[in-house]
Amino acid sequence: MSSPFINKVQRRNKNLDIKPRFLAWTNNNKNKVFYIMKQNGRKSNSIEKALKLILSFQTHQPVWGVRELGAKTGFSPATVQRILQTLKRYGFVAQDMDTRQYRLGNIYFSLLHVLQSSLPISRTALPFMKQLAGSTAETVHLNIVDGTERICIESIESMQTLKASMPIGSRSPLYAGASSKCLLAFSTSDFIESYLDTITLKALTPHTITDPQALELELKEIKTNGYATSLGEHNPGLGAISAPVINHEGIQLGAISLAIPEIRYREQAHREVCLKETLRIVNTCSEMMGRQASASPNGYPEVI
Amino acid sequence: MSSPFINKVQRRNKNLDIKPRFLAWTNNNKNKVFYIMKQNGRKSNSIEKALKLILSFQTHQPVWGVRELGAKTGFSPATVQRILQTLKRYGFVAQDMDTRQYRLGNIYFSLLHVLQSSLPISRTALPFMKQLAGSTAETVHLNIVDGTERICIESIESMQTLKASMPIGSRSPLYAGASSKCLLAFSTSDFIESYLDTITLKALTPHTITDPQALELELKEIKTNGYATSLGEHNPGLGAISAPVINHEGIQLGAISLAIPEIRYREQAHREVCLKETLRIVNTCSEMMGRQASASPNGYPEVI
DNA sequence: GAACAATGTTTTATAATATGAAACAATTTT
DNA sequence: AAAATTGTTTCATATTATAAAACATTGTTC
Repeated sequence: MSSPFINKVQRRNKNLDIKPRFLAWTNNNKNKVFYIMKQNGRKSNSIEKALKLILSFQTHQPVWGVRELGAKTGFSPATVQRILQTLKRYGFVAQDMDTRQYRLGNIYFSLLHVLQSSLPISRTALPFMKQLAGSTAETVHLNIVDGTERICIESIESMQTLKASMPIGSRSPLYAGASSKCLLAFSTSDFIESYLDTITLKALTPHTITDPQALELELKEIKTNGYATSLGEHNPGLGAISAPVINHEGIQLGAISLAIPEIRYREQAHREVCLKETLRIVNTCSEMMGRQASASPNGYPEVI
Repeated sequence: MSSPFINKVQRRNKNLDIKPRFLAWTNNNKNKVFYIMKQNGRKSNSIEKALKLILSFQTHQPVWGVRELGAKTGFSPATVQRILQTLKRYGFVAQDMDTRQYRLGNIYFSLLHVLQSSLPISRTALPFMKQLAGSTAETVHLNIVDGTERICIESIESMQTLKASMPIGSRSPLYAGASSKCLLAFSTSDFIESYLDTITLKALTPHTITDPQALELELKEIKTNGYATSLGEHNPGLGAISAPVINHEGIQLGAISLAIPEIRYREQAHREVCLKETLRIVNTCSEMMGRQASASPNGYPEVI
């Protein structure tokens, strides 16, 4: 059996950023390990604990030790250990054989596959997105609303050397960027209203719209035009064009977008081609989703 | 509030395929709803129940009702209901507002993003895979070993009309197909031995290798050649070329593969170009992983 | 239109299980 | 050589998960 220990270099890379509050879980009493007391009122049941542990794995720290994770979440090492072993048994986390530390398990590759099959728009839109990628040579991505955020659920990256990256799972608030604004503009008026009431517009870049009235005006324009554009509202140097996929009931299912580096976005001819092609693809896709709903009751399109 | 009911058409689409065993969970006694008694010996704790519920959502049935899922898993509707509500609160499942039924939540898009960041090979290989996609115009995919299966963790689909599809999350046993055989051939000899001892070779297509000795011989050839090929071993009509990415310690990190429709795979000139390009890319990628391991201690490559 | 049957959901007494402190074994650091 | 840190296991106890029944709502049947 291998060692449960990690070396000095690895340990140095860990900056917990945890303020000492209560001494806990060390065998000696010379205050070195601390944990943060749970602050949100509700006590977690065991399933919630397991889910919180899963959600602790993030891009900036994808690997955790047991005690370290206990310190972060406020659960005892014994509890963290037991839950992680259960999660490991089902593939939700994996354990490094050498360091004995944990990372997310490979099950999420499979679950993504299932998830995409339960979102009909993903299947329907993909072939059209490929057409769009072919005719514009830019990064094409598909977005949906998730709570108060945009989330990218499909992405075809441009083959060019200078290209925009838009990985699956990337998120942004609904007020910044063409895709976000497009999703918001074509939501129900109830949703827009409650969104604008609750949200505060933080500037993510110098070009983010921060004036609520300017945003409201822009949303109306987007709805009139049938598409949204942006330049550097969410990512500096990144331009975008986005248009909605609408089903037969007039409900927005998602937005297909192009992410274009500023240098090419500023070429008017290229921008016009991109816009024209995007609108053509989105209209075809909307027609597919419209037809499908009446023709096939189980939610999948009948391919002709 | 919307209705907890689903319509006739939707209900007709459900074929539970459950054999009656014990009558349960219906308010009248006219035996219509049944459930399967848990058969595997170990009793589940609540977290295991939650994970089993998550894993019940599959491609062939991505949407479930509470009682239906209770019948499938052997848990009472009250339990299923409570767990699903917890999972919903954290985004692990989502509930359709109209039908009140459940599907997987959008959290998995984000978790995939995190997972890919904890597998350095994914980041390193992607740009090289794009080069390969450009020079061969075929579908390129990246695979790793997960338990006793191959799993696809990155995929760049060909732009051609006739192309092979290989979605992220798709799996196959380690004895069928070029990618699988390549992963197996370059595993440790201990792993190969125990794998060959435990597994039975089922024919997935007429071309699947079912003779253990033939497989063993093929694995040795693959290790000698440095690459694997296959035609229709896992999917009829699908050819493939696969080669391993190896780090500085000689450990295999994954396999980069081309999936090629049979009609193009049979063209010798094209096949040779594909093979040559694959080997070139894989070698560059292995060099990257080798350099990275000694240069950067935190597991990410230093980009030049 | 009336009776019936199916659905998601809530309640509640009870049985089952999750919990944290302490100890353990292995290893690195001092 | 001693101290400190790690993942892991044990165990009495207190918390929590459980299933049956009931509820509210809607689809189906005759």
